[in-house]
Amino acid sequence: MPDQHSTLRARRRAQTQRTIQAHAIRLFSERGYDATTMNDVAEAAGVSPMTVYRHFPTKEDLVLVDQYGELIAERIVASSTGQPLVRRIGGALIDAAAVLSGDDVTADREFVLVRLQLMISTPALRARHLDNQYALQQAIIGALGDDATDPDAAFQAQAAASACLAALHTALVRWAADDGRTDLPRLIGKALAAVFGDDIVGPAPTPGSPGD
Amino acid sequence: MPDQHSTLRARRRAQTQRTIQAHAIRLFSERGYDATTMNDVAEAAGVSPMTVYRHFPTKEDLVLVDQYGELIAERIVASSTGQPLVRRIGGALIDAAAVLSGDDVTADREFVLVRLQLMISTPALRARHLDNQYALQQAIIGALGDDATDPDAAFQAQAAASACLAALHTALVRWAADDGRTDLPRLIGKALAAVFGDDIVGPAPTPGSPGD
DNA sequence: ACCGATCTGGTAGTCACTATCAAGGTGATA
DNA sequence: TATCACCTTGATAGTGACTACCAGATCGGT
Repeated sequence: MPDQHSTLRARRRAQTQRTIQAHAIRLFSERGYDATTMNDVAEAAGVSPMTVYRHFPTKEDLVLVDQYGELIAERIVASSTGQPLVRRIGGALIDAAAVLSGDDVTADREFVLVRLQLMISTPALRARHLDNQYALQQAIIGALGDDATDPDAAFQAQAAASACLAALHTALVRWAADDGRTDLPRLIGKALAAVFGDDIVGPAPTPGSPGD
Repeated sequence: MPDQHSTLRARRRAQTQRTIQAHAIRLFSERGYDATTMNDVAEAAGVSPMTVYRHFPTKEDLVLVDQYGELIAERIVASSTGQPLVRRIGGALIDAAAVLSGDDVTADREFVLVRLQLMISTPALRARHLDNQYALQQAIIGALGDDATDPDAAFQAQAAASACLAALHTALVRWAADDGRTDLPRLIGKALAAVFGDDIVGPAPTPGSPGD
């Protein structure tokens, strides 16, 4: 089973998937998440309820699509093992956010923002999102590689990763509250600095920005 | 409406509440959370399904009872405002855990442990628990008091609180994995030290414990 | 043109959860 | 002690998310 058929069937599948999700996000933003039923989404997208469930197993999945998990994991694997854990993880988070903030995907940025705001304001979505972050934490631990042998080092890695993701979440909430006006990578850097101290995150990524 | 009637009616209410929860936790542990229906819980507890919903609005509430939130908030309010944020929050978390680890409630400890293990292993419960921790974070921010005016200080407070709770969660997971054999307050201290450095948590709370 | 695989739709069912209404015991008052 | 208000419980019906199970329709390559 090849991964990217790029055949007509696969393209139509991706298309309906995007259509369903777009209508869902729109309805959720307009009427509210709980006030919108799966049937509403199906009807708006012009498909049957079954098709919605085929593409998105749960209602929450209509909003939560974790597309940055493996990107972050890749960055961590690529980072030099000599650095402290917090710098490796934090750097990967900032880099991944920089990819999102890249000027080529300004159309997506609005979409990500709306979804994030939905996620933060809806309890069910917020809970699932936090659990996804917890899963991401485990992926990060796996990407760090070696430390699995010593239980004490593993514990420290878990603590470091969870704290980094907590900082990320804080930055995301602030970013959403500012309607995405702030620069997300810098916001993540500030959150990391607020947690771990300015010295451990500051000196490396940005060469010259002493003011702020 | 007085808070503690201590009348027969209130006592019976608390009793049935305990009974329902005890049977629920037992069934969840035996058959699994998803494989146990609310009707099963009601039948095991000898009440009608309606009564279960009266006492526990959602199925998740049968496991998740946040009884340490206000305890932590109290400690934070009582802490001296001169200390750094991380020390105030971390100290409150350790103190609250010390209350739990007190030798007078060894019977409860097993109950807390089983619930925690259920919480960690069941996705739905884990998600709700993480969201409860997020709510606790907001309560902590409120308990810190003043910093609401300056948005930058508020952001730093959010970051610090989220990181502290992340460390707490890491400690709780480890504690549950060890079946509660480890000393929880010390475990929280180690997690906080792993995140913020040994100097910021170590010197203050325990006068003499240099080994470990 | 054929056949296998995939995508889609419909039906019926389970389960969490929410009204709404009726009946019982409990608590305080006359 | 008798009465009344209230609280707790129970039963019924309904909504909505989600999951089988089955039947067409369409696309893929041979």
